[in-house]
Amino acid sequence: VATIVDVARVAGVSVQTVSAVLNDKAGISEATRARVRHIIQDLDYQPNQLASSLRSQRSRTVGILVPSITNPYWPEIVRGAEDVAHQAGYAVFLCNTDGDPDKHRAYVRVLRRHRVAGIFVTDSGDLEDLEGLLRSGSQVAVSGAKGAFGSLITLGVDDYQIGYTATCHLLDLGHRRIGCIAPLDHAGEGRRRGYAQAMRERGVTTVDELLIHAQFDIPSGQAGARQLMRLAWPPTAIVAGNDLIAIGAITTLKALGKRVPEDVAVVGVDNIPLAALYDPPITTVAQPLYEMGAFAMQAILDRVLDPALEGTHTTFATPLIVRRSTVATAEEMEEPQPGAALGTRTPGLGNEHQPVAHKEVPIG
Amino acid sequence: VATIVDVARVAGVSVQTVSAVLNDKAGISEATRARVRHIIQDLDYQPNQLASSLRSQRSRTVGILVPSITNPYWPEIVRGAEDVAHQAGYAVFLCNTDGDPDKHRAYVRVLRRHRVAGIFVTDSGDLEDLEGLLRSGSQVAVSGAKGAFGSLITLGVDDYQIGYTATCHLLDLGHRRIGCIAPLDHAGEGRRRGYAQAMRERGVTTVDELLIHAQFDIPSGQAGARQLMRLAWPPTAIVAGNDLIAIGAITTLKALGKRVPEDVAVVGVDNIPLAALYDPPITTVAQPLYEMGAFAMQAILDRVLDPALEGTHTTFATPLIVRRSTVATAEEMEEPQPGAALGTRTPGLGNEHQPVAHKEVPIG
DNA sequence: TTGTATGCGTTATCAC
DNA sequence: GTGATAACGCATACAA
Repeated sequence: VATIVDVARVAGVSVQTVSAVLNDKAGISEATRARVRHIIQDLDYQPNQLASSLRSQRSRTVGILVPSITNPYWPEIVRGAEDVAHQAGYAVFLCNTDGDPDKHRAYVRVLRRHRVAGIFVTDSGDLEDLEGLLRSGSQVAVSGAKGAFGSLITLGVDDYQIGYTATCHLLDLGHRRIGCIAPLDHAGEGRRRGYAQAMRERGVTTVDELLIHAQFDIPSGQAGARQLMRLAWPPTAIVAGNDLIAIGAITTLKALGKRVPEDVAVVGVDNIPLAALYDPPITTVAQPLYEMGAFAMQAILDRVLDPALEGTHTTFATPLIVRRSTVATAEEMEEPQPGAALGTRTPGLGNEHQPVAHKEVPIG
Repeated sequence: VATIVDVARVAGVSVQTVSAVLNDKAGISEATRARVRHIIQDLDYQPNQLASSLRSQRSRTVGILVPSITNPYWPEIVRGAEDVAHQAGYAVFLCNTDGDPDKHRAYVRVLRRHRVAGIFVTDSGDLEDLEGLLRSGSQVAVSGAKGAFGSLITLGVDDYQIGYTATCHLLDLGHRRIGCIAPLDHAGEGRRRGYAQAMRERGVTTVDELLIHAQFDIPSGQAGARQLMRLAWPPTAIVAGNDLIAIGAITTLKALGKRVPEDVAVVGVDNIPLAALYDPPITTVAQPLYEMGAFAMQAILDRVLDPALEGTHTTFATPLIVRRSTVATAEEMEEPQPGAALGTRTPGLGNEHQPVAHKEVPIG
């Protein structure tokens, strides 16, 4: 493998000259510049990023921590973040923690060793692990963080609004007896509060037996729906904590012989890919997942590139897109469907790039 | 940020001693070892992987190239590869190429600069790009490669067998007029050959109008199904090139008022997550996606760690799991469903870890 | 405009 | 067992 010294020797110049050419710095004659470039091509030389990073103290890498990339909620977000990082010349380390604090810690350690410029944590774990990262000079963005401290970037999803929106939708449809399946964690709690508030505003009394505790996964949705349908007076509609819960609930409802949404309506949250193509299409309070990832990474890189932002506390407020999926008619199907070209940004799935409210708040 | 020198100074020993402790090398008294470890904890010292890699010429990083992580085919594979890499102490760079040769090239360049120990390419692009990687000392595993050369690791999916299996399933159900929607690329061609062979063996004549060219995506499935249903004599069953095509075909069939599978049966390929929970559940020829990723990465790391394997040509033959999804009955739903806990390895989705046929072929 | 020297934080090769 | 020293490949300050 060729080094910068080899290039310099073959080109008959000094390493400084080669380095200047590589980094597009001024002060090199066009002739030498061209000659050096040619030699570089010739030797198939690729600068050693490790050496470069070590010397310049900039690693040009970032990390992303997700519970698991196999959960369909994350790929869109990761893709958004990766696109932005790549654009800026940063390579992305992907880490799957399974929500396990130990794995979380292990990955944070690895990323610190690699001296990542920043890290996007979607799996907040212990916030104290992140303090080490911040001290070591990395920028950190957290989604769904319970607290905020230091110069942390937080990605805020308005869980309350989500629950409120979903519930209002069902109330608007005339439902009065509405169940809610959601976790007890921070996100689930917010959604549940929104649900309760919407019910209260419309003068509908909420009953404890209609509130099911769950995980953000399919089995929880199945178990939850089952439990609700066993009630003496079962609900005619269900607010699911997310799309996976909705999918689980729907499969169970159908297995129990209920028609969806005629007998029981279900509304989910997130709008993960394929949700719109499910049968029946899952009505869902959509979030701009791609954009969330993109903006988190952008915030990280902004701070990496502009140290002036250091010490400010950044929060993103993600807008909600209320998306009511419908079965496409034969006519509409002449056109590519929403969510069709999975893997590319498709207008209509709500994942095309769009501006997001962005607040910079100086730390008091 | 503390360095090894700081640790050595505080501990009152030399850097060599600290290094030895870090790398668990012999020749250090237990007392010093303990003291050094304590200081490391105390200073919150993390070795600089960049410096370590530069000096030792081992980067402890690998790269994975996928068209897009948002395509539900890839997350399982990536997860498998990442698990294996992490286990071995390697961090994973994730790259989304969108199948664009330029992006592909750009990413390969970036990974070379980072001196990755290996790279898993699922998006073969130009094989010549990979030669540079091989020359620069990286191990390369390719899935779905058209050719094989040098000491390349190839991940073989038996496309012919897939098409054959899918078609036989439909023939067994009594169908005779069977359409096929598949791409013209390498994978699609193989599946199509399997389809043709199965038809031939059963004495069913294949008609050109039943063969639809497509992409491996949902819109293609929609367009393809549409085209098939417009025929004077439409098929009663469809072999879809993959699950996305199957999903597209099913949505269109339903929009056209056809019942699935009563009027038209559809069989897909791959068994991506959620496919089994679709309505109707998508009957699919399943591949062990997680294992494919895991074995590719294992092969890469095997070669990195054991140079003796260098110069051998490795091929994986992935076994097929014929999976006929059915609607779960109420009784079965007491148990977590197949594919339920997305994001964890769940027995029943066919993604639990299992041995895979593994051939080592010395290069002639 | 170009060349030279020094250091980034580690590991490896020597002596002690 | 332990300590000094060179080298990994590059970037930067400074001299020419």
